[in-house]
Amino acid sequence: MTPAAKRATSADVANAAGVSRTTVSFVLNDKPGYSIPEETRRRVLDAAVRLDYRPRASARSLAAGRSDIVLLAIPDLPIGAGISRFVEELAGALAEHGLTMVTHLAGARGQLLPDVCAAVDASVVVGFDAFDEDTVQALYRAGADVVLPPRVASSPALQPIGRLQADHLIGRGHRRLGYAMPEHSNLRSMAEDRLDGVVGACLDAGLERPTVLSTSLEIARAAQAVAGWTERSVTGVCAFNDETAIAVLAGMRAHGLAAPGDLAVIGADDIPTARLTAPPLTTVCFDLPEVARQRAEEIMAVLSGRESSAVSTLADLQVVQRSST
Amino acid sequence: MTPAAKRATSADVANAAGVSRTTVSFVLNDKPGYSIPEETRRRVLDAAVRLDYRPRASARSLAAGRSDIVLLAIPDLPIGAGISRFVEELAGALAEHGLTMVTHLAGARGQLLPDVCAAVDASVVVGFDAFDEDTVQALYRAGADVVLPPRVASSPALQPIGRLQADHLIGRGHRRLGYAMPEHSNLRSMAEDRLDGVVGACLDAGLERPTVLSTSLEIARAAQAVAGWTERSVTGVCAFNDETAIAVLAGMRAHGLAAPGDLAVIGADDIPTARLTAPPLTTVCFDLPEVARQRAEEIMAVLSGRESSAVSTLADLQVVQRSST
DNA sequence: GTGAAAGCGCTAACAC
DNA sequence: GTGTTAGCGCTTTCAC
Repeated sequence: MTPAAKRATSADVANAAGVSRTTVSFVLNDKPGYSIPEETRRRVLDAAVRLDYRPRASARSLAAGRSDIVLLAIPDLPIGAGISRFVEELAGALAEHGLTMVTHLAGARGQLLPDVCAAVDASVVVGFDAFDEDTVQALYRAGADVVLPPRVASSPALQPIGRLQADHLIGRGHRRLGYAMPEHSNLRSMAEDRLDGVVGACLDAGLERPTVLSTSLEIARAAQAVAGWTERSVTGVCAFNDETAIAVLAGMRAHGLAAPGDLAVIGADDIPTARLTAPPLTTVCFDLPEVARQRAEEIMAVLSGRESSAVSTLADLQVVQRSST
Repeated sequence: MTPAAKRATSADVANAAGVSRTTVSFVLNDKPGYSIPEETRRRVLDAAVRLDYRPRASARSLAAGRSDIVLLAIPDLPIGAGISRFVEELAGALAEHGLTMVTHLAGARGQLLPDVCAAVDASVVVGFDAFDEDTVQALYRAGADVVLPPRVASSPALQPIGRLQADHLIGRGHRRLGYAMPEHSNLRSMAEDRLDGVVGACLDAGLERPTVLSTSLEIARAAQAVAGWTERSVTGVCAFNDETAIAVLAGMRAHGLAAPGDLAVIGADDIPTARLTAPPLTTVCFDLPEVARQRAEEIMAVLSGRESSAVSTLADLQVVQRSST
């Protein structure tokens, strides 16, 4: 492997272009208010390219007082692959604004978020899930300029998913609904948010609250839940997400029940394998990339002082109907 | 939100502890060769804690010439959630060595890896998939000290998975095997590696090479592949991974065939929903966290000059048998 | 319009 | 053992 060749510095560029470092800095940063002659500008740009110059991030942020690093904190959740679309999109959108996003997956063994934040010198920390107040404080002390409170995967933001699931079932004649809650504790708050939407839809339709039962991704466990629902004459269940829905389907199979006749099931997130179940899983999907774009806008808004005006919402939320009835 | 409070600097700690910045630096970095009196040491540590002092990463790496950031580059693959276990574990293992790992997901819209590397001032870049030579060069120019060539998800490293799949099927009497290849082009090289293992096992057992057929995660597409295998009297198929295996199962269902009687299927990776199919999917699993730990050791080895001695291997590779026969 | 000079916070020789 | 002193590479105020 090639050892690192000597890296060009701002001074090298200045020399090569026959100007001072100041000028280089101005040109490369498009410093407003300093109209630099096209001629000089070109020379600098040229030299920079020729020398493959890249400002050293540490020097830059040390001098400027802030970096252009955005740290995305992903909590320790069994999240599906869909999330990666979101991550990529968010990174892309931020990149267009000159920000670099990197991700940190929380894990039992890993460092605490504030430590990571400090280590990478992030000036923005974006959370997926809600940060508790202590964490927020710690992040600010760790050097973050802005910490984005939960929006995407939290609180009211997720309710529309549950509401849409329930409305779909209600619209197809179901009067007693169930809700399949994941057992995994880290998924709890997200699930409760989605559940709130289901509850809201039920109440609005004059129905009882849904029968909430937990399940893991074990057939036996799911079968128990299914038994619970059928006992209470539930005819349709909204599952927290597609994986949970697949577990419910498996639980039904264990009882010799078939969807949607014996019990209708609707998932959420539209994971790739949702279409491979028997019967294919009806689910709710939304435009994650679009959510990411909105999110990026929020970040830019906060960064540039304007208060986060637009609150992001789930874009293109809709039911993907796969099995009849 | 609380605006960033003034952050304590090394000088503040020095004042509070009544020593000089040098001493602070030595104490905090456990500089070897400078036995500092326990007394002084304590004072410094105390002051640091009291002031919630954290060295500013940019200043530190600017002065030291290198950061302690490790950038993990994840290629644009539809990777499952299992990967997150690996990522967390790797981050954890590196953290124990004082390194901070962050992740970058390659994406069409995102920045190029070398740009990200430069932006976060990473001194180590770890790849998942193979980096081509140009990228490696670019990474070095972007400031990386070490770029770790592929090991985990590439080349011979993955063959044992395919071999184990095939051996399992062969051991149960199957004489004509099939291989379910994913259509997704980014998965190609990984799949070919696993396939090599299957081919090897077949040849070693004196069997013909497996019938390789591609499929997507669409039932119709999978059904085609299934037809192809049955036509050629294949009785057992090794799938690239569990998702592909699930697709094969769905394709079989479309033909009214049942596993494992009509066609035995074995997946790989042991994703959570593997146990929820009908019948439950037999698959191959391995200890990803352990692989991550080995990987971390390699990184540390390279960083400390010793040449990467141990080549990581798949740990605890084994078949998880779920359906009979 | 461009350059000189003063730091940003930290590390690491080098003296004391 | 501990403090003094240079920088690391860049931004940015302030003269020219």
